[in-house]
Amino acid sequence: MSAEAGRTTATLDAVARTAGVSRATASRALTGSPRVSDDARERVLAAAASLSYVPNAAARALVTRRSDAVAFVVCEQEERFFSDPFFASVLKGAHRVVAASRRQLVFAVVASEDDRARLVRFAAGGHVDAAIFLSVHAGETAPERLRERGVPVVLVGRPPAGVAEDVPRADTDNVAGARAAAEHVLGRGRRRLGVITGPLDMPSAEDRLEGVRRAVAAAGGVVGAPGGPAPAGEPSVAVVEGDYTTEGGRRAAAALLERVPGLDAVLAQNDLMAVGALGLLRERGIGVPDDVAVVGYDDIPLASAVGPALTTVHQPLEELGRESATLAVALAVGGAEEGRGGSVLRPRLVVRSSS
Amino acid sequence: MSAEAGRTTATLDAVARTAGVSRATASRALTGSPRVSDDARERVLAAAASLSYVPNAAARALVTRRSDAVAFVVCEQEERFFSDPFFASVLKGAHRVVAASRRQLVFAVVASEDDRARLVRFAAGGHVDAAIFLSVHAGETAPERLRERGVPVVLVGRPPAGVAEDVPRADTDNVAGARAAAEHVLGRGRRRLGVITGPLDMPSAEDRLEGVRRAVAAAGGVVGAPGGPAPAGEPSVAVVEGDYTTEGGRRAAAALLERVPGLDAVLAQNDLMAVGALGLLRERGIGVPDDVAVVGYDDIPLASAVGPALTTVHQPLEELGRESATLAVALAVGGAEEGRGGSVLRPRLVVRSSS
DNA sequence: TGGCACCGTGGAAGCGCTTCCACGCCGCCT
DNA sequence: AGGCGGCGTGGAAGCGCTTCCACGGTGCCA
Repeated sequence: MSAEAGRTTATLDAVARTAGVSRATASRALTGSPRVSDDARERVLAAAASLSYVPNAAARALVTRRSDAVAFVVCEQEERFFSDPFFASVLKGAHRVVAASRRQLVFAVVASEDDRARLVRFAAGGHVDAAIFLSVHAGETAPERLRERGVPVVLVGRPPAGVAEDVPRADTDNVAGARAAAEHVLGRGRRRLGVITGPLDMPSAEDRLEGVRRAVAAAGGVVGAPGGPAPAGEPSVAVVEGDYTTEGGRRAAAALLERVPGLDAVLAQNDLMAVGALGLLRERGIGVPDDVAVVGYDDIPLASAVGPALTTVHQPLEELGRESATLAVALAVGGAEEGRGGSVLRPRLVVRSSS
Repeated sequence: MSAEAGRTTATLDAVARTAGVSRATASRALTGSPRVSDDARERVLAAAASLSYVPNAAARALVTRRSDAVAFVVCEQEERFFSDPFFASVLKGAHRVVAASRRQLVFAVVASEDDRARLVRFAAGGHVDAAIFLSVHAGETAPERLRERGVPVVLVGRPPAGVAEDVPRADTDNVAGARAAAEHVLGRGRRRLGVITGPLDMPSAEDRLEGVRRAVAAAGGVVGAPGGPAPAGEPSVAVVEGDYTTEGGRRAAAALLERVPGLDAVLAQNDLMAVGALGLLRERGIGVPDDVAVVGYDDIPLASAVGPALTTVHQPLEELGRESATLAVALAVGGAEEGRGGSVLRPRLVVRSSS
């Protein structure tokens, strides 16, 4: 605003004049259109360089209706985003792909209604060409609000209640992963299982629980009958809802110990909670894996670093990020066309010493 | 593009027509100008709501020359960004402040020349109103390129060679922090110190090294004379350049052991390297702190979790983020006006069991 | 009661860019 | 040798918004 505002950035018009061509030709030369003579193109590029011309993004976006940016949205408290390496890994994969497509990755956290409104405004206002959503809880409205306004949306994970089923997504097979974990401990003779779930308004938590149920049912067991003495040899499962944090894992493990006499296996739905459980068990002098086996989920770096190294379900997190970003970029290019549904990656059990 | 493109998002014109006023009045009502009658304002807001109107960001930005977004730029390999909690903490603080100002935080990693070009284009093109730079190495050109084009820039940390001295910044007193660490080990009778620095093209590394030098000089010691037998009782310091990664810390620790007979203290310039050193010392059967004291820097969460809990220099990382974002927001509002220079926060030595 | 100030409003300009369209030129085919 | 197609180019429109400016209406003061 002040008088010094000066240093007016070069405009396309200035470039055109310097190069001795019309604005139309200059524009074509700069956007790489083939309908320009080599001569004109060269002069324009030279002029642009000499003026350190940077096109005005707003003006361009106004007419092209594209911004060449992709949003990466985490619907979670900042706290969780920054403490769970899960997000960093996915973000890393996504960033690679988005950068490779010469687009800018715009990162956003949606933790409050305020954040949500701001994000919708920002994204639907045309600042991004597509949005990738992570950690979507039931009832989250942002993805639908964006879709309504024509912004392509990609989910990491299965859509929860309140989000349309047909949203393109990148996912891993959570049922299979959790089932493998449960079968693993059952196979080692464990019979009194305790599951620490994630927030049950998240599909990942639901699905992982379902995986355990199937494994136990297949082994002739009972789910949700923690108290009563199950017939000898028949597996039983108790379920406690956690919140995907270390501290939540501690608390849940304490609850399980209290409720399940003879508890001999803890299946945590992510590694952070498993680490919390590990800590509590150590404090109580309970041996892992001698007394209780502990299995995590995700295979974050911490998993292989902790006390007894954690048996866990490895997820290809970076690939998940790459996959989702690839979808998002495709949608950004093609408008909200059919999004080929996305893909489902396979998790893999990694057995270490905690089980 | 396809036929279905339809669902044209509502424009200001549509809102104005629905409300029965002119576009000018509608605009004023929506931007909160006082020069609108209550009646008109209400009708416009109602119309906007009923049409789920979201202003076109590009059009608005084109005329206001503001985007209401702030960039957070980390000049570092993705790898480092995601593995060092340092960045997460600063980002967290910055995000808070930016969100509170009703702006969007745009996150970017600049690891290659390509990334740099893209960022400059993106930011100078008007997608952001200000940019916060972290981990700026000597010779980094992006901040200056943005400043030249009128985009306000804030640095976290002191500007390295190649970046103007007068860039507003948020910083901590690295000299004082490192000096405190060195005085601490000297005070406990350690005499043969080894310093593992960060990349020496970064001011933080330079300054921390300087802090150690001052402490040692004050104690009558010699710097950089590792080999020869120093006079008994006179402290000496050997310096090995690290890279702020755990693995780099391991390697540097090995180098120090080799070069410095009687090494009895390792001062690592960040916690990640200190953890690497800790690991190597353990492997070699060298006792910490009995044989060698180890001190880190940053006080990331890991520092208090590792083997012998790490003595380290606590930095107010979130505050650093908040501070830098506050500056950036102020600049975004005021144009590239004088940036009150920023502030220098005080680090604090935290003594744990590794020293 | 006439004039003035002020307030709310609408018309219109224009931000910087892309792209449609029309135009002139050259070279080729018939 | 005349006409036609195609290519490179420039003029001009217009993306959706904010804001300057001018204007009519009202209420107040003299």
